[in-house]
Amino acid sequence: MPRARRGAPRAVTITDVAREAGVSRATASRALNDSDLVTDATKRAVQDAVARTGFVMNARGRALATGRAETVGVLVTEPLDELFDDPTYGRMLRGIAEGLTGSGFLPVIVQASSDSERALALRSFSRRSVDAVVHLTPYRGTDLLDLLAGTGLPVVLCGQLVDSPHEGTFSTVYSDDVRGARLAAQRVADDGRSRVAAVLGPADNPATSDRLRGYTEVLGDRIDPDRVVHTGWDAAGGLSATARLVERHPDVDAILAGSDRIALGALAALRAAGRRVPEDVVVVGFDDHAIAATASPPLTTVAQPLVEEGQVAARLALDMIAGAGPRTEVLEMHLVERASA
Amino acid sequence: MPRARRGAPRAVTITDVAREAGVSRATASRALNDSDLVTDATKRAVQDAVARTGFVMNARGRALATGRAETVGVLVTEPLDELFDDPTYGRMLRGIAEGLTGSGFLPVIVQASSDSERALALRSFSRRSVDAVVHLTPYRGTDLLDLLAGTGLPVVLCGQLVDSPHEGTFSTVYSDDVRGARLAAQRVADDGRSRVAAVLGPADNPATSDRLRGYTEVLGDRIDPDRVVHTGWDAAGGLSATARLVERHPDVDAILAGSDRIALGALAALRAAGRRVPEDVVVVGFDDHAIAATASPPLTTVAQPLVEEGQVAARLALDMIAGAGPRTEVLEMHLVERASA
DNA sequence: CTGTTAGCGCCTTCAA
DNA sequence: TTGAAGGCGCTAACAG
Repeated sequence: MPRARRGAPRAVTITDVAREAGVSRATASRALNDSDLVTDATKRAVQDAVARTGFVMNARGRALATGRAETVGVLVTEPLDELFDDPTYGRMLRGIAEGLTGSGFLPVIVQASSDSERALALRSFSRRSVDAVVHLTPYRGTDLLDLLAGTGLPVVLCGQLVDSPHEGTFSTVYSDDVRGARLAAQRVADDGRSRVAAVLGPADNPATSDRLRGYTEVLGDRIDPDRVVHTGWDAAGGLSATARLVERHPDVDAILAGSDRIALGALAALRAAGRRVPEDVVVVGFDDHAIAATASPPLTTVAQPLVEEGQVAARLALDMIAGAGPRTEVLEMHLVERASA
Repeated sequence: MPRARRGAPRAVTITDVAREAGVSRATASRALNDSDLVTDATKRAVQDAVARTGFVMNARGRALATGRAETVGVLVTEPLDELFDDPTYGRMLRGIAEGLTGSGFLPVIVQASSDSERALALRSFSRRSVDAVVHLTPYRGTDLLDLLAGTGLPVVLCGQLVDSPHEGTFSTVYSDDVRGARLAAQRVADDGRSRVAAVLGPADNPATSDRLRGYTEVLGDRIDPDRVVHTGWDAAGGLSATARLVERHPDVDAILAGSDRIALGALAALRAAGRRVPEDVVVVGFDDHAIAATASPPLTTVAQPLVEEGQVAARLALDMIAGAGPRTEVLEMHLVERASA
């Protein structure tokens, strides 16, 4: 069986190291894993043998023997163009990487935007190529969640689902939109504003309804249902929606935006309508997107602890790998105060 | 050895399937891999057994036996959160995924921005967790390339390196910046412009010098060295550089921009200076970024075949896995004509 | 503390 | 066309 081709000269295995060090394979293995059943002298001997032979542990053999791949799959269902487009995911990924450091587990990003990619990803998971899955975008495609459950792997969801299905199956981490919205509303209330409008994202989005709930909890009838409008998440939506709003309700003195991009559009519309921010109208965004800091005026906004969310997701995954049951962790948002409110 | 915990009831293995189907494990294995040494009847029997038992192939056992993980690592050294507003990588990744479909190999993205992440990624590669590596951003960190070479894995570089080190070791795929630049220059020349300026990216970037070379090859002395300026890749750089340029050289009638974002800045500067595009000054961008189509006027620009680059990278990786030697593939850019030139 | 022995789950010669 | 046997590289239970 001439497997080796093109001068790949049969890899050095632990057997070679053991022979070179004059110990058994078991001892070599123990030394390599820094077991305290092994003399320091022996460990050194094995290390020397490793250096001399150029041995590198083979992950496949190890995975088979231990029953662990020592990887955590990070499932991304958004098209990657958007992943790279939206710093949200980047920051969560950083958190995941940070949360995994020192554990010996490697985060492995698996893209699954198309159906075929999704099938491949799931097959790979079912085959136990990873030890756990962190699902970054669990909103879309609830059938995917069922399929994930079917793999029997530990799964961590990043984001709150409407009525928490799979509650006892998956771990979940999310930031509390309701409480975040309360922070925004409180800021506006403290400022003495009483003719508040909300320009929100799509109505069918769970984050949208949570945010609206938070607003109304704090503001009561200072926020008029007539002045609650829905639009797309982006600046264009915020612009047109706000333009219509100020036309219909010229006395509006505060705008709570469903996202920072919406808020940017709102700022533009207010400027066009001759309103000063924050003197005439205060604006509070949501997300603490990079554009919030450079907006003019700089945007007061509600920040999600995205990096921390990633860290917590990593920890939840590791805990489940270690045998712990599923858990739900809720993180707090906080208000970032800038000039717009 | 009570490995199973929390009701994980010992996974179904090929042995179970074989027993259930009344064949040997060898036959079951052959049937599962659709070998033509197996009767259709037997295959069906095995398939039935699979369905009844719920068997899923274990990737670790298979990887150990075959010597393949059936994954291709995609190395990303840019911090993911700095990549926003750069869809380049997303499109290449899509190409890689497409190029891998049907091969049975799964692309696995490994982020390695920090040093520690890099070390982890390399360790994972050395341990043969993947069968090949596609390096998306080989410009930064040449030492990384040496380390990659050290793994002995097939490696594909996406992008041209200055004087092609590792030429006989790595495969490479890139688009020809020089020829792409010639296309842009030719467009300007065909338009009869003869007082051409170039607003390029950073001078130390290889793409920058290649593009400048292409421009001058075509335009000769119609492009004045005094009118070749360097700035950052973004719109702000393009704006200020172009503003200074038109002030010093009011007769400029064409601007070749080093990127679309630079071009956008140039458009703004020209507008501010009261120049009409394309009547007074034509502008040609580079990259065919999404913003090029929506610019005003829409931007004529040079497009890299990014998706195709990814596809080719995937093919190169698969070929090397199959034993082929390293190869270099150069793709052609093309001109996307819009209103700005 | 170390060696022996027996797998982990799958594939692949070699015989039949 | 199938089965038996051995091995991929590593770890873990059990003696010593």
